[in-house]
Amino acid sequence: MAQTLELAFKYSMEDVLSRLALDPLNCVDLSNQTVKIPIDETIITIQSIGTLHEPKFMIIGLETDEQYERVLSIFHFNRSLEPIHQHFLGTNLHSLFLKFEGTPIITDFSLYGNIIKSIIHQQLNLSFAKTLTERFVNTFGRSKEGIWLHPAPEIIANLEVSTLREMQFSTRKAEYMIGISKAIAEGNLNLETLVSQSDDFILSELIKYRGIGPWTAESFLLFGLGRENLFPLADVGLQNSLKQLWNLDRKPMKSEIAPHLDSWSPYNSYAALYLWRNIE
DNA sequence: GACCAGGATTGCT
DNA sequence: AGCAATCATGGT
Repeated sequence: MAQTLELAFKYSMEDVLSRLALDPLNCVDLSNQTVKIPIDETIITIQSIGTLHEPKFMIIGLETDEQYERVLSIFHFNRSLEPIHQHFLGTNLHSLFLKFEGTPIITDFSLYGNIIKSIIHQQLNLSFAKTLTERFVNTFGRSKEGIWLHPAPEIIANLEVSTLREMQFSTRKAEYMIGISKAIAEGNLNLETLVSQSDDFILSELIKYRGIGPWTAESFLLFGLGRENLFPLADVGLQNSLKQLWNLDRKPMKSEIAPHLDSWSPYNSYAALYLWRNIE
């Protein structure tokens, strides 16, 4: 079953696809402006057949209304970017929002995958983190219609630290990943039910677990749930982006960034996204 | 061969 | 409460 969708606000699918293509686990075809994504057990294809000013899409493979709603939510098709764009034109980030106009927050397809990915990315350069993520999914996940899916938490919960260690994960990362997978597998932690809670509640809940600090919890809110008002001050990528934007000879301290958050609020997540985008 | 990377924890003052 | 050491290893 296929259907078309037109948006009434500027939306850059070109930017979305090139950003998704940075992750080798995603199934992006830039020449056909297409991406395939897993929604539970169903593979959905989204094809861009419009432009920035007149965004239009073919959505192929839908089986239920719930899947359609998930697609709208993941790709930010269901809420306009216009108020956000207007908001930032009145801030010190206006040049970035002109440069990347129509760039939405895309949420990850799997909440568990989001946590795993964040733990892998902690303190590692992007390219090595990418290698580890790919190795992890290829080893423990499964492939469906050419798409690699994250393994079930139960599989990781039963691994030995040494198994991950052999795959060049640090002992600590291995402990973190197995620990959080156990909590999920045993039912102590249910990521899906956190969706209805406030940002602060989710932060405090996730940080209880070993291996999840402020950066990982904020990343879950931002890229897992698509919450709009997060700015991970601990992120070196954001620090480096601001260093470049503000022409500093060093990375800005958290105390130098914090005063700007009020002017970017309630859309701090977009400030972060556009800053990341500017140094990719 | 340092030093840094989409940090977090532990152990010390 | 706050700082330093520690972690593994690829990239620069």
